[in-house]
Amino acid sequence: MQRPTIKTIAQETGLSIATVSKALKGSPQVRPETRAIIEAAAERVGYQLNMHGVQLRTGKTYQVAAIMTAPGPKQHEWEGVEYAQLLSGISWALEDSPYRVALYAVRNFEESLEAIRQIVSLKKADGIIISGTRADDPRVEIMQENDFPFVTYGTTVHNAPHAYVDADNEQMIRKSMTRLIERGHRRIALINPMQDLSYAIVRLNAYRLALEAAGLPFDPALVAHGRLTPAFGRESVLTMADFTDPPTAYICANEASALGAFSGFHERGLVHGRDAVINATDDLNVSQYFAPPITTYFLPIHEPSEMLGRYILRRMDGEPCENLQTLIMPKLIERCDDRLIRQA
Amino acid sequence: MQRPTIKTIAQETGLSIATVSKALKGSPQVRPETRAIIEAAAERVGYQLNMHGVQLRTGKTYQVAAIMTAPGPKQHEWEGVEYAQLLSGISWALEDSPYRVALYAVRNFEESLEAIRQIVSLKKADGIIISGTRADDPRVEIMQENDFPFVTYGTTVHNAPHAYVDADNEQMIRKSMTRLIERGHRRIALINPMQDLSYAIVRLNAYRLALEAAGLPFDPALVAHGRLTPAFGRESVLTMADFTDPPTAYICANEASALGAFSGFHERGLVHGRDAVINATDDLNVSQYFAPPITTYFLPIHEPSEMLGRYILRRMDGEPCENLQTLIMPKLIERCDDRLIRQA
DNA sequence: TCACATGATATAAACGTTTAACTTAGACTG
DNA sequence: CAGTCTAAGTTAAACGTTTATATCATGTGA
Repeated sequence: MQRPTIKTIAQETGLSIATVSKALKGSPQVRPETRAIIEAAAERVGYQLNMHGVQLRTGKTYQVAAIMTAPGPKQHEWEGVEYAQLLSGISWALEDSPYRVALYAVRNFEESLEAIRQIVSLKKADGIIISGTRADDPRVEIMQENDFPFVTYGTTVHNAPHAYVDADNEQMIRKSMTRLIERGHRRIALINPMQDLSYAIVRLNAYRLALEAAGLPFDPALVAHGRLTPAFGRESVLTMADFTDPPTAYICANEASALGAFSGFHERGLVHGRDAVINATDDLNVSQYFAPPITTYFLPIHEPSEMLGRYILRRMDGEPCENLQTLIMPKLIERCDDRLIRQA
Repeated sequence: MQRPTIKTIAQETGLSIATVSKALKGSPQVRPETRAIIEAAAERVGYQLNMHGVQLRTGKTYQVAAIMTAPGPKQHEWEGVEYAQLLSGISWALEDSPYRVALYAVRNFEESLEAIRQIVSLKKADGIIISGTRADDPRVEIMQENDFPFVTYGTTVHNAPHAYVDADNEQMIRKSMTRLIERGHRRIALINPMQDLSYAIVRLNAYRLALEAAGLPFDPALVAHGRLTPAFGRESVLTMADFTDPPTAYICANEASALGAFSGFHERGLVHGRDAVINATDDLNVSQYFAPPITTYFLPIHEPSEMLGRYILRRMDGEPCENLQTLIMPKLIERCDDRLIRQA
């Protein structure tokens, strides 16, 4: 038996396929009684809309492209782990819609730019979700120029307004800094993401302002920018711990780098809480299992993820992007006192 | 300007659309010179195949469904991190093909079963990739009954032969056990995945055989089955460390549970290398940053991932599944001696 | 009673491709 | 030279929808 189409239903009911089509999508042009008949027939024959027909006719793809910039195959470092959660959140948010998530895994920024060009010009999707936004992001520009619906995970600095979801990095760093300074820290290291990423800039600014507000000097040597892998966290600690005036606190941008920082502590024989402390933002619930557990800002990642999904739906529906901008403030989890207990 | 179609090229060259179509897909029915003309015209007008037309006509979707069983939104545990790498590997393998990855995030086994039923019956994809196989997996059965191409990440025990990629769990456990027993361990704990997963069974069997071969007794209390989260690793250690005759070695199925085991050590005041040691399989390069780094079997996850992608392509191409079965043997990385240094 | 509006349905074309079936000119065969 | 074959095209239909336009009762107003 062939899969039933609207034609099947038309024959079944003696109506035309046009009427069937209209009835099934709830057009007011068809009488309620007729609709009931059609719906009954559809149910009876087990009709399911064939998307290929719709896609060809309407030009809509019913696909949301999720661009995932993942480390290259030779790159064995533990990175991009949050993507699994991000993707599933998006997928769930689209669950009750006709849209599906089409995954575009790319190796680097240039490839993501190229992927977006393709998707936009060949209309391979109806909407796009990207992450890892830059201060001035050409991908955002392309999509805006083409009026293509999109949502970013992460803000931009220089681009025109657009839909986004992000953690409130400014507030996180400000509060982290205040808290550490209150606890007596004067030399605080900032383990920051890649320099060109938008949130690296936001965080650095917040860091400098916090220092200024406390009357502390800014030492560029205490700021490290890099890919947020454990290797990077480790290297940063190994370097900074050798300074004549080493930091007594490290604010790591994620748990991967925090784990690496611990590894650096271990290597140098530093004891957490005695020689220095580690804090982290963007906690995904790994750091509570560190030994010792550290103070973090916890981001329940399913929240921004599902929001990305809901926002892209609304954006594709034509909602202005001003309504689709959210900064989520992660929750402070104090697992450590973070005051140094120095031996006399 | 409208996007060019084969019709555009037909007008441009004065040939019929049938000839254009055949030429572009390399049919031998068209003369090389004609093909050249058509290809030149296609190039000139910037022609790109419209998949919607192809899909409607041929019934092929050019989608590979990747089923990702991810933890629920309320489930904050660190789990399923390997999916990001798995998905990008698959995506890369499909890069030069017309196929794309369609993501189906589901919350549990039942949902994955339902998703597969849908995909198979409504032909929402041309191939499926699943993971987390069970010993007797109904999803595999459904796909086999319907002659639907698929590849599994993980083997099955009771199902008919099918295409799969997996780590060689049997060998990993056997060698791990031999190595630990050689180093004097007599009470070895097995931190195993969920009981119904195929590889849990493979591992348990290998574990028992290794004990038997060494003339050691099997103690069911030293085997824990559960979702491979840090919480599970931690709980397992907390429980087993309180035994009157506690284990001196833990073999954790992944790094998440190994991290949790460390957390348990910290809680109970156990010192790694003195009181007990932790080993892990399925290393994703996190454990080298543990303090101390532990001995693992390292699985460069991009290998099986890309293999999954290549295999599904070949399977959809009709290749018999017997050619598409691979067990990958991860590489032992000895970061620790793992002999206990007990104080006298 | 006629002209006309209205509501409900039907007709037909279109989206871009593939492919079965047909045409035609020339080469080959006996 | 008639008949047959072949190579290289063409024609036309089909995939399953949506939607602009046409049709046609029926009801309305003068």
